[in-house]
Amino acid sequence: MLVPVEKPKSKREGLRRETLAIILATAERIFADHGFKGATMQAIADGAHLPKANLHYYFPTKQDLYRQVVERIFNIWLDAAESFDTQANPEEALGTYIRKKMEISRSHPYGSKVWANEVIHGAPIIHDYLETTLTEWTDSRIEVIERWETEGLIDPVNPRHLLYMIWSTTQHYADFSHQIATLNNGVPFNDAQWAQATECVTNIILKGIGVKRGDPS
Amino acid sequence: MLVPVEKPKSKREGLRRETLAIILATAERIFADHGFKGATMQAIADGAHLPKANLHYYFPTKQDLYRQVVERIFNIWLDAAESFDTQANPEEALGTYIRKKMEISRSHPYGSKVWANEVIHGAPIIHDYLETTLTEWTDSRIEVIERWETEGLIDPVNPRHLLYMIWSTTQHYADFSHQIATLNNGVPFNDAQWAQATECVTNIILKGIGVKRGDPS
DNA sequence: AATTCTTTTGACCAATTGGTCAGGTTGACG
DNA sequence: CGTCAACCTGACCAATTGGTCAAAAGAATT
Repeated sequence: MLVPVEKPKSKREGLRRETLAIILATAERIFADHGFKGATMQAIADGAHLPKANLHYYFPTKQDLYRQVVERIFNIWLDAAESFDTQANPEEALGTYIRKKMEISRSHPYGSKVWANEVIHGAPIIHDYLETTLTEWTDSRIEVIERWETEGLIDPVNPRHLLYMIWSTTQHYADFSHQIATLNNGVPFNDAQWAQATECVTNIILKGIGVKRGDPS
Repeated sequence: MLVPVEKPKSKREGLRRETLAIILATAERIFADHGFKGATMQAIADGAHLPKANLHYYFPTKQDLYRQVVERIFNIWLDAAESFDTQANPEEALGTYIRKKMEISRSHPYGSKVWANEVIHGAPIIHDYLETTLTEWTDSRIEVIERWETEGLIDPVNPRHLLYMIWSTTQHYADFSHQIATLNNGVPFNDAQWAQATECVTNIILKGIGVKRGDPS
């Protein structure tokens, strides 16, 4: 899913990629902080240290830019679930998936917020993604979970709700980071707190679905 | 917290309340669907069947209106936790709280979305609420949870993360309803599906923190 | 060096939108 | 009925903003 980075084959090409990367990173932050309508092309241009007209040269419309920001976090999330395919037992597969989702919440909080925003508003711009890619992705993971159930490796639970719980719980630490920081004496989580949150979430969910754990140390 | 409704003492008073209620309900929906910036006073006025100037008579600024919408869902949530005070054992207290939060996600999806939106964007307008009311509320519930821990009624878990898990999981069904409906063949949950979601969420969380359950039927 | 293609930029425009205001209407009350 | 305050409304305005354009500057290629 994630395209490997290739070497730029000219000075132009290199500069172009750099500019695109700066624009996308800036746009992600601004869209996250202000929403689609609240974000202005001028603010994104300023954040990326470009004239607005130049920004429009790279992304003709605001929607084009927005869509690429949303697609990026979406693909990162999809890739995070490879443990479903590479790990046989639910403890490793789900545990790895949850931990990876928590890492993404920490490393890509803006992307997560943009996605949340988009879905909250009824996914007007990326609705097709939900109907195609996300639906297929979800169905395939559900099959894996159902297999674990029939093998007695986890309790019988509706796999959809298990996925929703993992998504909501992990993304909450990104999307509601402001609220969480406020309840944390006004400061964001430090390394230890992130580690504890990850462990806590993983433990409760795995125990909650009756995963047979290998090493309960 | 929720003020009991009193009888209107005149025709004017009655009409006024009705108008206010219609405006607030409409605004909640429009803010949820389009965000603060994306929602227009014109759209809210149209939805409430009022001229825009009349809307400004009741709510001088967009922010005034928005703030009241956010305060409403906030107070509804705070009230949902009374089971912490009235129920002694964690199974009843937490179970009732989770079920009530799920009910609210179903009955007030727009309010939940507006709140999510606000917090995602850094709570620019209701930040004071987080620092005062929410902080106090959270601290007092944490005390209760810690008591359960010392009494051995639940596993030792960081109470904050337990609360975050309850909040995120229950509100997810409101905030991400569009995504959930899309993954449900494009239709919203029916009664049975809501019941199953509620049961599933309650079971996983309670089991996940090792609640000693009275009747595991 | 000449030519061509890509990139950069300031100035500009049309549409949207939160909010205002003056004047009109309606209910309450003595 | 008359008076006053509350309520309603069309017209209007200033500010913002997504997007355009023509012209200049810079890189690549011959």
